[in-house]
Amino acid sequence: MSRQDILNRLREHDVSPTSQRIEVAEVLLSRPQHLSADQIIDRLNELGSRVSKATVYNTLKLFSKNGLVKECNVDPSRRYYDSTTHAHHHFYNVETGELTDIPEDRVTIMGLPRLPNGTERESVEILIKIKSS
Amino acid sequence: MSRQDILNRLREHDVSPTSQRIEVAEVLLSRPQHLSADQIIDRLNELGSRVSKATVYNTLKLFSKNGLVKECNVDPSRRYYDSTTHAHHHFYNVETGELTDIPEDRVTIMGLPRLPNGTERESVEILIKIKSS
DNA sequence: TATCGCGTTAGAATTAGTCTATACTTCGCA
DNA sequence: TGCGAAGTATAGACTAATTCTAACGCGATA
Repeated sequence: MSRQDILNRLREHDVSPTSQRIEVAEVLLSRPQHLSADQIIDRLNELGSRVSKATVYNTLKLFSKNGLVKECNVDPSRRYYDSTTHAHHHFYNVETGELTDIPEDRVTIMGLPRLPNGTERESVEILIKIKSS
Repeated sequence: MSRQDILNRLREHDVSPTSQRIEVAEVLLSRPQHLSADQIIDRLNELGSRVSKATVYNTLKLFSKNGLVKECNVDPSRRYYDSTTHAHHHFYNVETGELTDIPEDRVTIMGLPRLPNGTERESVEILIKIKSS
C-alpha cells in the first residue's frame, strides 16, 4: 500500500493525516494483519520512528471509531486491530494465538432468532477456535 | 441448583470440592449468567463468605480448563465466565454490555471454508453485536 | 507426631490501557 | 509578521484486571 493510498484512506475516513497517524497506518495497513498496540509500538521502534505510546493508543482508537480498522477481541489479554474492515470471520488457533481471516462472501447463517426488541444489528461475527490435530 | 447438584458437577469435571470452590460454583452456576471475577468476588462478599481474590481467579481458571464454565471474551477489559457450557451463541449489546444467550439448536452455518491443514475444530461461536435502534 | 501434598492466602508485581498536564503545530486573521 | 485558538502529541502518573510469590493451613498417611 503506497503512501498515497494511505493518505487517501485516512481522508476517506475523516482522519486528518498527521505524520504520526501516517506512520501507524503504514505499519497496520501495509497488508492484511492483526496487531496489538504493543506490536505496533515495537514495529515503529524497529523502523526508527518515534511515536509515543499515548499517541499510538489515541490513533488506534480514532481509527477504529472512524471505521479504518476493526477491533478484534479474541485474546482476552490484549486488543488486536484488524486491518481488514469489510465484514469477515476468523479462525483463532487457541494454541498459537494465530488469527486468520475467513472471507464472508460464501458464508450463510440460518435459523438465528430475531433480535431483542428495540435493538438493531451492528455486526455478526463467527469465531472458529481451532487447535492442532 | 442444589448443593448436591453442585457437588456432582464438580466431580463430573474432576474438580475436588473444596469449600471455596463450592461457594464460587454456587454463585456462578446458580442460573444461566455471565459474570466477571470481580462480580463473583462482590457477590461472595455480599453473601458473607470470605474467599480470597487469588482463589477466585485460580478457581475460575480451573473451572474453565475442566469445562465446567466457559470463558467469554466480549468485553476487552475483563473476562466473563459463562455458566452455560453447551455450544451456544451470543447477542452482545455494545451500548449496555449486556450479554444474552442464543441457543444453538436451530442455527446453521453454511459455506465455511475447510480448516487450515493440521488443525481441528474446537468450537464455533457466533457473536451478534447489537445496539438500541 | 512428623511430614507430604494440595489448596488458600495477602499482598506485591505486572501490564494493557487511560488520564493529565504541558508543549508543539497549524492556520485563520488582524 | 504576530497572535490566538483548535487540534495533536507527549512523558509520565495512574488504574484496574490479572498473575505471581512465598508463606500458611490442613487433612491424610506413614
